[in-house]
Amino acid sequence: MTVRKVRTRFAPSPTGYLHIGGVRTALFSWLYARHTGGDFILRVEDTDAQRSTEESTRQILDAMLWLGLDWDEGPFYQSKRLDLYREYIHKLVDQGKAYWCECSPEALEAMRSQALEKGDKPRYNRTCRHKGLGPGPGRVIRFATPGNGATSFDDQIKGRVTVSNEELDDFILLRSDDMPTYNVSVVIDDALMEMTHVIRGDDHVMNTPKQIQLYKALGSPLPVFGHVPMVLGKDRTRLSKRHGATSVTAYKDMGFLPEAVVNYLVRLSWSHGDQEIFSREELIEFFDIGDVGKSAAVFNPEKLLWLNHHYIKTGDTARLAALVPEFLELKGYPVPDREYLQKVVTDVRERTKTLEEIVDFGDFYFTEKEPPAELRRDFFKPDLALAFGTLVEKLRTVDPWEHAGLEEAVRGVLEETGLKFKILAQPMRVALTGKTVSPGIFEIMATLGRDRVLDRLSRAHACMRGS
RNA sequence: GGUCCCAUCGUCUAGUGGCCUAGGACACUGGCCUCUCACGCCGGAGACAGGGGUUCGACUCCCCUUGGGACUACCA
Repeated sequence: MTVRKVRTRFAPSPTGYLHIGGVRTALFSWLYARHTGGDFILRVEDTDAQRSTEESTRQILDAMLWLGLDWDEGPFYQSKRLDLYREYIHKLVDQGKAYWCECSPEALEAMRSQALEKGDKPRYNRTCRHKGLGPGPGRVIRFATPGNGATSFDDQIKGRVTVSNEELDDFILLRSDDMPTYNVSVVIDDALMEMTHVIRGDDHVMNTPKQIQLYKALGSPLPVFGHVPMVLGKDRTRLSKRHGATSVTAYKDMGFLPEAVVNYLVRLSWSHGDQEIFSREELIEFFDIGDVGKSAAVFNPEKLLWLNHHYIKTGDTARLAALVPEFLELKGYPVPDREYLQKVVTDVRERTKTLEEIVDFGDFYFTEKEPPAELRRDFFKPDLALAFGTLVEKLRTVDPWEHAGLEEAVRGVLEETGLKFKILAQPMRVALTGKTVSPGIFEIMATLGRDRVLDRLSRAHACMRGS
C-alpha cells in the first residue's frame, strides 16, 4: 500500500506584513511537511485587489525566508488563476449546485437586520435560489448549500467538529465584479494543488463545513483539516498592534534572531515534554501536528527575549558579528572590522538580549565620548590621580596586550598604592566606558586596544588632577 | 443573540485514573559567585475555575454552571 506524500501549504493574503500569529501557523504547517518528508507549498491569496499589494507580498516572502521556512512549490498567485475559479463556478451553476442571485447589498443588509431583530440568524433567505436567473449586472453567484443534515470532520487538532447544515449560508462564490470569493478559491486551489492536509488558523473552523460542501459539489477528495489555536495578546484577545509589535519584520529589526523567534513560536500550543530549547533538526524530528494543544496561547514577549538572549549567548560569534553592522549603521556608528566585532560580541553577549542591545550596551566600543559630568565628579577623585598615573605608565609597556598582562599591570598598581581593586575598578570602568555598568575591565581593555585605553585613562587622570 | 471551540502557577506548558503532598520554563524573589552589571549555581513564593456525577480512587472520564475566544461580509 502506498501512502500519499503529505502536502501542506501556507496561504497568506498580502494585505499587510507577516503577522507573528500567522507565521506560527505557517511554522506548524512547514514543520509537519518536513517531519513527514512531504512538500510545503506557498500560495499568495491576493484575490482582494483593493487591499493586496506587491510590497506586502515581498515582505511576507522575505520574512518567511528569514525564518528559514522554505517552500517546495510556488509561490502561486491566486490573482493569476481567476479564470480557473470562474470556470469551476460556472460549472457548478450548470449542474444546479449554484445559482445567480440579484439581491442588492442593501436588500441583504435589510434582510439581516430584520432577522436579527426577530432574533433569527442573520442569513440569506435564498429568495433567488429557484428563480432560475442568468448572468446580469450586479448579480452574484451563490452556492446552493444542502439544507438538511449536518457536516462534520475530524480535525487533527480539535477532534471531531460537527455543524448543522442549517447554519451554513448560501454563501457567495462569485462577486458582482466577477471576482471569486475566498471560500471558492481556497477549495479549488487546495483541491487542484492536491493538498493532503490543510493546516490553518482557528478562525477558519466555521468556514470548514462550507468548504467541505464545496469539495463534495466539486467531486474532490477531502484533505485532512487541522485548525491551530490563536495567539492572543496579554488581555486574551486576538494578538494585534495594540499589544506591541506583531510583524515578523519588526522583530528582525529589533535585533531578534530567527532561531529565537521560531523556538518561541513553536512552543505556543505545542511542547515536547519539558524541553524548551530546540534546534531546527530537533523540531523537525519531534514535531507532530497531532501534539498541538487545543487552547489559545498568550504571546509573552519576555520569554521571547529570554530565548533570544539564549541564542545570543550561545551562538557562533562570527555569525553574530556579521549581523551587528546593520545595527551600527542604524545608530550612526562606524563599522569596525569583523575581528574586532567578534571580540565585542564575546565581551557583551552575556548581558545583551538583542543585537540592538549589543550596539547600545557596547556603544563605547564604537565611539569616543566623554563620561557624563556627574560620573566624572563621582568617580574621578583627586586621591586616585597617583594610581591612575602609574596605571597609565605600566599599561604603556604591556606586551602582548592581553588579559593576563593587563591584569598583571593593574595588580602592580594595587601593590604600589595599597589600593583594593574594588576601589580602582569603577573609576576605570567609567573612564573606559562612560558608564557604571559594563563587561569585565580586562575584557574591555583587551578588546579596545592600547591606544584607546591609554587615551581614555589619561583623560580621566587629567580630570583627577583638576586640569 | 446564534453556531463552534477552549479551560493546570501571572504567562508558556508536563500530566492521558493510582507514579501528583501536581513537574519544567519565563517573569518575580532570597542567597552564593563577583571589578559593576550580567551569566552561572542553590533556594522560595505561585495553579488543577465552580458544582454535580462515574469509580475502590480523579488534574485526568461524563454533565451542568461560570469564564474566555473564534465565526456570524459581494475580506481573506
